Amino acid sequence: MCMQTCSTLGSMTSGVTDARPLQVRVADDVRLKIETCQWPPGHRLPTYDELAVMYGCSLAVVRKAVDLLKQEGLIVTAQGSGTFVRQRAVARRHGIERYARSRWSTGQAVLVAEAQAQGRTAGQRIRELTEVPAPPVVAERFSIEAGTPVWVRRRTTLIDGRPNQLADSYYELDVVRGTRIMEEDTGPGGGFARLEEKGVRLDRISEELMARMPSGPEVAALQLPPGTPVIDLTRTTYDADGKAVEVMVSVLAGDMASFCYDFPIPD
Amino acid sequence: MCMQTCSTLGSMTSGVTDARPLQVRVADDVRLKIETCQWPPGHRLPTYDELAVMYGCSLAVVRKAVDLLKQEGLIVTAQGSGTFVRQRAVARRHGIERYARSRWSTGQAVLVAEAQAQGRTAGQRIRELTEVPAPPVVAERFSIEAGTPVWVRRRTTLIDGRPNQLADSYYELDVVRGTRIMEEDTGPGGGFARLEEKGVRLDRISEELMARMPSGPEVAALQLPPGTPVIDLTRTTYDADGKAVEVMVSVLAGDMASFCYDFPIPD
DNA sequence: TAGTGGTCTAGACCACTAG
DNA sequence: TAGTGGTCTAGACCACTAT
Repeated sequence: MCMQTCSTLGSMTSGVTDARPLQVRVADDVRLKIETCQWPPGHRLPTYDELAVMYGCSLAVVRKAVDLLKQEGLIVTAQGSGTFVRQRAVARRHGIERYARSRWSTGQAVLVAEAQAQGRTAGQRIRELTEVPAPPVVAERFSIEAGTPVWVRRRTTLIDGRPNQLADSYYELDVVRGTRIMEEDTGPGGGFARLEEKGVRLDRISEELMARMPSGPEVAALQLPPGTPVIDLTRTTYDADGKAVEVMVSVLAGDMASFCYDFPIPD
Repeated sequence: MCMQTCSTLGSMTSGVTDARPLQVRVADDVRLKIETCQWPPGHRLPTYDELAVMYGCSLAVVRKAVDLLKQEGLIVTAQGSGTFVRQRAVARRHGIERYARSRWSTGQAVLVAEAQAQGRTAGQRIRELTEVPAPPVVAERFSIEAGTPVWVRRRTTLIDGRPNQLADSYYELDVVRGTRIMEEDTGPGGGFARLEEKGVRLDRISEELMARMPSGPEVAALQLPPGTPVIDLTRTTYDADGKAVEVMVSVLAGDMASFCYDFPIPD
C-alpha cells in the first residue's frame, strides 16, 4: 500500500513553536481529505499505526486527532474494525403540521402520524407514570407554585427502532384525573384527543428550543454517536382561554432532528 | 487542604473488568459534584495532580476525564490558572416578534431591535458582498437552477461584542440591483425595508433549524468554548405571491441562542 | 490468530498565569 | 518563580472484529 509521509503540516521538523498543536494539524489534514471527498462517507481511514507513520507522530497524537474529529461528528470508530468517515444520518423534519387537529382528532397520535408521513416507523416506551412536585420550568408555565404536585408521563420515543427523544409531559392533577393520560395507553389520538374529550379546547402551542451537549447518561439513553448535540425542546399547549394545559419537556437526538416553522411576518 | 481518596468509583482496586473505563467513572463523579452544587458554577476544581491523587489514577486519565466534561460544556480550563465549573451563558431568545414590520418599517433593523429589547448591544461586520453561483440549498428555495448567479451578503453579527452568528443572505440579482442591499450599509430598517421600498411586499417567513458540532474554522470564527454546538438556521422570506425573495443561511453559537415559536394548532 | 481500536501508565517538556 | 494546564513520547496490556 502506498504510504507516504505528509509534508503539509507546517513546520513540523523545525523546533519553532509558532505552529498549532500537532494533533490539530493532523485533524485539519484529515478533515480536508474528508471534505474534499478524497475519503468519502463510509471510507475506512488508515489505522492508527499507519496514521502515526504518515504524519510522523506518536500514537497518542493520532488518538487525540481522531478524538477531535469524532467530537465534530465527522468520523466514527469501531473497535477491532477500523475508523470510518461518517454517513450523515438523515434528519427527521419537525414541522408544525404534525400537530394538525385533523389527524389526532381522527385517532392518529402526533408521533405516529408524523413518522408515517415520512416513511418511518414510530414507537414509544413509557418510562414512568407518576405524581411529582412541579419543577420550576413547568410551574412557571402553569403559573403555579414550584413544588405543587403535578402528573408526569415520561416516555422514550423511537424512530425506526432507535431511541430519539426523552419526553416528559406534565399536567395539572385535576386536568388528567380520570383520563387515560394516566394510563400506559392513552388510546386513539393520544393525549391531545383525551383532553378535548374532556372539554378542553386546545388552541395554541409554544415551542422553545436550545442546543447543548448531552450528559453521559443521555448519551447512553439515546444511544448517541460521539459528537452529537441534543435539542432541549419545551412545548407548552394552551387552551382557548390562554391557560397552559400541558408542558412537555424533552431532549432530542440532534442528528435525527430538524425543525421547520412557517409563520406570517408579525405586525 | 482536605484531600482524601474517593472510594466511590466501583471496583477500582480489584482487577475485574466489569466496570466502565476509569476516565468515565472519574468524569461521572466530578459531574455529580457539579450537578449537586458541591462544586458550584465558577468554583475552581482541584488541580490535575490533586485529582490524580484523589482518584488514585494517572495524570493521563484525569486529562481524559476533564476532556469529557469539557466536551459536555460543564467545565472550562484556563492554562496556568486552573479548571473551573462553567457559568452558563444566558442565551438570547429568538422569538418571531423580532420580525415585526412595525419595527423595521420605522427604521430599526431586526438585529438591533431584538438586541435592544433584551438589553444588549448588537453589531455586525460585513465579510463579503459579491455575486456567486447559487449553492444548491439556496437555488432550491428560489426555484432556480443551482449555479445561477445570485447576490450574497456575508456578515458576522455580534452581541455584546462577541461574534454570535455567521449569516449569509442570498438574493436574486434583479431583486437587489440598484438597492443599498448591495452596499455595506443598507440604511434604516435594513434589507427588509429596502425590499419593501422597491415594491416587494414581504409576507411570510420559514425557518429551518438543525444542531450540529462546529468545524475547526467555525470554532475560531465564533470564538466557541469547547463543548458548544452550533445551530444551522436557514430562513426564507416570501412575498405576497409566495415567491422567495431572500434566503439567509446562518450558523449561530449554540450557547447564546434559544428559539421560541408560538403558533395556533393547525387544522 | 492477527490486527484493530481502547485504556492506562510514567514521565519529559512547554506555555501560560499569578504572586 | 512556582504552579497550572497543554503537548508529546514510548510502551504495555485489554477488548473487539475479522478471517
